[in-house]
Amino acid sequence: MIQAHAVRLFTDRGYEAVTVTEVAEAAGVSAMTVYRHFPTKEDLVLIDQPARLIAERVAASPATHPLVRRVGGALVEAATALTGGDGDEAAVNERFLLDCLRLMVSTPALRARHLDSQYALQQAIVDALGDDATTPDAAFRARAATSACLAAMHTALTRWAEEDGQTELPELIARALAASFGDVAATGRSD
Amino acid sequence: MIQAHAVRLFTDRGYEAVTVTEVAEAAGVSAMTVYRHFPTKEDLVLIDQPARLIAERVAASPATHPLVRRVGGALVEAATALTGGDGDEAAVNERFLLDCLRLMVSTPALRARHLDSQYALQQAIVDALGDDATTPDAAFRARAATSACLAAMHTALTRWAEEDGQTELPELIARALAASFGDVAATGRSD
DNA sequence: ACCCCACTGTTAGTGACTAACGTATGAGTG
DNA sequence: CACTCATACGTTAGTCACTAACAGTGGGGT
Repeated sequence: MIQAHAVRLFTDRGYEAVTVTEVAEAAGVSAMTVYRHFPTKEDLVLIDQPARLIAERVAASPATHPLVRRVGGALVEAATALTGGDGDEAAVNERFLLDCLRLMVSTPALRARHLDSQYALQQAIVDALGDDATTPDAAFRARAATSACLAAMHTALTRWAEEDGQTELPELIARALAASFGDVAATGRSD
Repeated sequence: MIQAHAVRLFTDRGYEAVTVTEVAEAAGVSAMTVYRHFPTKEDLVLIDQPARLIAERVAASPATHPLVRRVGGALVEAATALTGGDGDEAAVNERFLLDCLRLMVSTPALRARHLDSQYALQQAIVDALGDDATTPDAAFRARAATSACLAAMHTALTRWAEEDGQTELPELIARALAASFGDVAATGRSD
């Protein structure tokens, strides 16, 4: 609820032009209460990426496939699972997600934080790759491939927000991956 | 000079544990003077990426090559041109650059800002790609490929700082690109 | 009726950052 | 040498994000 008021105010008047106190007043609570639920002002907009979900799909992918295909496929599958919500409340959630994304893309501070949160996601994915990260050299390759996949996904997220969710998100991610790695990594299903 | 004092203090006691006032005192100036030369505390550590240099090499790359090869090649060439400094002062610069990088990797706030500055670099590179970004769809593919290349380079920079500059930076970047895109994009020279 | 506990509010304080204003140093010109 | 002007530096006061310590309030179980 606090978050909804915050995103609305930020969208209307700009992120930096709105103080936390104003968000608190709009939500009918004290500023301290806001900080108790959201550690920083930025967390009012940031969306927690489903690291668990993605990591599981990475771990479940066949280890024989190239790295970018394992990670890219997991990203497409996770996006499919998330945006594939049915009808009613899912649409509201998607509107809210798009609002947050637009703020993240247009506000430097939020953009920076979001990119850094992808850095944490990268760690989780590299761990999920497991056997491919034993030697320092293999870990380096795993990190490189993973960060490249996440960068492509970020581009897809940006485009998704720009065109207001017209194209399905999994398709955009697949196209971003294809543009970066060729068609080899774009095939999400791998069974 | 202010920057040198700042990086030394940050490395010794941690970025957040050092106030801007302390940096100013160590440098023998006022806090206001620090802010006049560095807009934010983070700018004391951030290194300006040579966007001009990279963009020129991207623009000069043959348009027939795949996107990731054009961008990746330009990144390797730019790194070669930069770290290829000769002997005396270049070594000091490289030590300083490594200190800054270590701080950037280990401090969340700096890491976030650095990732966002790569976002600006991405814009410059996409513009330099020129003809490949006329239609919205081509621009999307260009952004995806560019961001993936930059993410791979960031992984190489991180590794470079971790192993204290043992391996040559251009080679690390080439290996990160190869791990992501296959050997097609790793060939830096293209003449 | 009692206590416990999670949630909330108040106050005071730190630190990054800005704005407005006054001061000195150093180069160029008469 | 005096004058001037630009550039850099310092001081003060203020805003805002964020933290710590302490106090109040409401409902749930015994």
